[in-house]
Amino acid sequence: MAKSEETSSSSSSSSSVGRPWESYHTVYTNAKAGMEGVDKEKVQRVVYEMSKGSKYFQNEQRKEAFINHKIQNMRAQRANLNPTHLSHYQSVADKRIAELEATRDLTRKWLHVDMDAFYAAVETLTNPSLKGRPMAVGTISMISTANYEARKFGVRAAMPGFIACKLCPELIFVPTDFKKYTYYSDLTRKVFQEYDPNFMAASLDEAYLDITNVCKERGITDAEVAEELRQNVYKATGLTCSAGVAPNRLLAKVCSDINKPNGQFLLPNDRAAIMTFISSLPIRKIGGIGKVTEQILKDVFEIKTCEDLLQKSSFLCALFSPSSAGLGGTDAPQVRSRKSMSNERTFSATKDETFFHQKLVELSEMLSADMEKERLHGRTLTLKLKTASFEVKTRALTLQSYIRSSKDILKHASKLLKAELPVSLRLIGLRMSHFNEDKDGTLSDPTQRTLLNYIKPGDGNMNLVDEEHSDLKDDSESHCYTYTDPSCDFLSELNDNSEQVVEHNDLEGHECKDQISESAQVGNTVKSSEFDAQGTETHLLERRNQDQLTIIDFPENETESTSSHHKEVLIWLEDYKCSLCGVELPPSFLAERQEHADFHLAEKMQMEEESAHSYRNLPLKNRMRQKEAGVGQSKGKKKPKHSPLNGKHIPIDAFFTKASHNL
DNA sequence: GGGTTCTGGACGG
DNA sequence: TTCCACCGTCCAGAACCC
Repeated sequence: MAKSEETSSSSSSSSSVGRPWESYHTVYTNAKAGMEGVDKEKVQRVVYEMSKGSKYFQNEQRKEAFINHKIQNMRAQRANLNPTHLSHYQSVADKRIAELEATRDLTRKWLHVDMDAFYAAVETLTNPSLKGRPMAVGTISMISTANYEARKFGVRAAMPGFIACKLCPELIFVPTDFKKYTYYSDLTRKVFQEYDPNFMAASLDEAYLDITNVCKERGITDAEVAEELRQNVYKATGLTCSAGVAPNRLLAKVCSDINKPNGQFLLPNDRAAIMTFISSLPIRKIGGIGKVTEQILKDVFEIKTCEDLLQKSSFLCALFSPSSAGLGGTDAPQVRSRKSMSNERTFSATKDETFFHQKLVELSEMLSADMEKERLHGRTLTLKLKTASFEVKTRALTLQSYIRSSKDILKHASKLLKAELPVSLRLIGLRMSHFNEDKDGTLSDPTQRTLLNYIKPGDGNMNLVDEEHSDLKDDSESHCYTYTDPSCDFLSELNDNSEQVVEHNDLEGHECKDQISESAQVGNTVKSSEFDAQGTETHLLERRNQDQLTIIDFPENETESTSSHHKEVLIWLEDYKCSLCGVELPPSFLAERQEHADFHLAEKMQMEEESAHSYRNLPLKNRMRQKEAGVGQSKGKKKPKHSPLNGKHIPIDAFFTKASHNL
């Protein structure tokens, strides 16, 4: 603790020695609507006093030291730039700006609408006794939003409730009720739809509307549209909102914040007016520039406003990855699909592995249910952990096939977690990404191989296995695991039972769950002989047509691989899909089908020849070698990451790229 | 060398 | 006395694979 404070103070100004809170960077003093008159120093002091000494605080100090190191590094790089370098980078920046200018379209009118203290306003609407009293939606741990009465005390979203209590002892807490907020959000969206049927909802309480057409069609100004829309929202919901109108979404969002609450601000579609507007605009107002980036830009380049950003564009080009400077794009929004889905839970820090398992079960079921709702399957599973010291770690696993069932998710999540044990945690989360939407009830196989793949010797074995339900597949994943530690009971249990249910899609595209095989089933368990000691499933289960299950035997272990174990017969399922590996070939591809059958024959012979070797290891030699070399490492796969402090680039262009995404 | 995966981090609501 | 969320997006850099 003393050490971390020392680290922090070494990087802060000497004037903060007697006032240590001044160097404690939080997001809570960032100007937010309704907080203009707040005593920032008092807030900073209270936050510091309430936080210091805690594990959270120590972690913040660690991060702060990291950022300070980064700043020092960049200052050194900046000092090394000579006039020739700068002149070069200036021309690069000028060129980039000219390109953006050329592609800019200032004829559109974007309106950003933002509900005022939305959650708090909805709560007050449904419980008028809260009116005029400082109130926050959230818990003692974390506040989602605060009303304007509470904001006067410095209470704001993302602030822990216990700190908010200190700032405002009369503060009333109201638990979040998303059903209610969704209901009111839907009402507002009905109004938005009247102005732009393709409006873009940014969250429950924010939306972007392209009002160019409605202005033209009705022959009214953008100011009139904004005014009318806000009135209609109020009529429909009883809630107030604020609006901003500008030629692009980034600027519209900045504008909607200017006259909050219950106001609007319009930026003319005129280049000179826009340049004047942004010249004094603090960089922090730009979406994507947060606490850290603001600090870096200020401490390394003395950049505080957008004008500074333009003036120092040569430095930015020199020290950051290719960036753009300007007002951003004016494109119409694209339809964006979901990239990931996650859930996570915080709890009191513990080392209890049974508790971790229970959490994983809950999270797996929640994630599976969420994916089911959106008819998604995913193939990358990420385990998120927050240690007792607030350090966040993620461990990901990309599978060869798409999964959705809670059982599959739990199985893989458990493996990821097991590699981290023992550990003291305060949060566990699961995220699924790399989606394949099964709108028509079918899933494409991301790893489906072409015939050429099969020609490669020794590289086809995995195709013989039902990838979604066999642990053989796991060896072809990016992580390799060995199940040598039976100490973790829940994991052993999982390995024993996780294969009991086969999930698949039926012909109508509905997901079905079948017990593995009635003959193989004893009560609710599968005969243990069907699984080897490592939890490897030795039967391939295939659903044929609607009801018939066919079991195809594979060698139970590497020494028992004899032809007598191979009962498989190649059948073209539904007249196009290979029953052995799933490759799809239409009936007209006679030559290819013959070649494919020959491959399986050759493959079978090869397996027999190689029976003395583990066929599982063949395609994985390199990985396995590496795994062996990394014994004792929890991850055992990658070398420790180099410190990003040494990296040249920082995602500065993220502001611009991100901004244009939001535009 | 290019594509993919993994990891940590910033950011916003 | 203690107590700092949850969910989603995007990015950089390193490692790895082909």
